[in-house]
Amino acid sequence: MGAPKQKWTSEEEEALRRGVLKHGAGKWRTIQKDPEFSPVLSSRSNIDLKDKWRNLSFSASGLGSRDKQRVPRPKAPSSSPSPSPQLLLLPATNNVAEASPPEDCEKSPQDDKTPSPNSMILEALGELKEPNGSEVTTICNFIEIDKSYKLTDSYAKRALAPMKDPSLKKKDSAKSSKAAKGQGLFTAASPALGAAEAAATKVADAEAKSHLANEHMMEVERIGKMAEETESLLELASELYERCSRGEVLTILQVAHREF
DNA sequence: TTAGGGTTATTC
DNA sequence: GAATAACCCTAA
Repeated sequence: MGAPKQKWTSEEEEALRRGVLKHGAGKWRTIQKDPEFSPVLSSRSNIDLKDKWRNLSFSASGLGSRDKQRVPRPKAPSSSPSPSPQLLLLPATNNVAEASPPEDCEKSPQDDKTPSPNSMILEALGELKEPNGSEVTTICNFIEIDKSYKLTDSYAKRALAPMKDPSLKKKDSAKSSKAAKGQGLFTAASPALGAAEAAATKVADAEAKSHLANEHMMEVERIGKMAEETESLLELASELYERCSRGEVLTILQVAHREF
């Protein structure tokens, strides 16, 4: 090969990631021709995008070179149907991990294990880089496309249930496009900017978690009060039962004021 | 047009 | 020399 290797720049990688998020993995030609990414990816072919995405996926999964995973491709066309390309995708690299200490999912000694939902959500937040947090639909979309995990219908319905805005109930593709357009505002121009964005995302996420924890504490207190009231009612009922069983006659007023 | 295997260059 | 990245080839 005469031409020297053309290394991928961070801008190109970022454009590829956003392109995959917007159009989905496998739509390499669409990504390459997308006006949003074509200026950056003009020197790359759709094949290049595919190869780079494959490299990113394998390196991020901790599996090293794809050569170690190679499986003989069945030659017979009547062999078992090939799995969906999406199912073969592996998690992409994490910008948050590059800019900040690893999350709990990466503390696991075995990287090939399924990451926890929390870690996937955190990764999605980090990747999406939306300063005020991200919509549930956007996060779900990210996890389904970029992380190649499928959310169950029940979970997806639960996640979408609180959203009353009909504009948020469009098809996945529309949501994906919307999410990607939002990300277009934040191009990772430099590592410092990327780190700042990741830090801002972390802060927003921490605040959201703090708020959630506070709500949980209030719920615990409320349940505690209910338990106390229930206990006192039980005592009252027991006392009433005893006195009635002894033949005493009690008025409602007495019961209300417990003046037996 | 894409997926997947193969080949070669680069880096350590 | 091994690991990785970029590029090439081919079947579907």
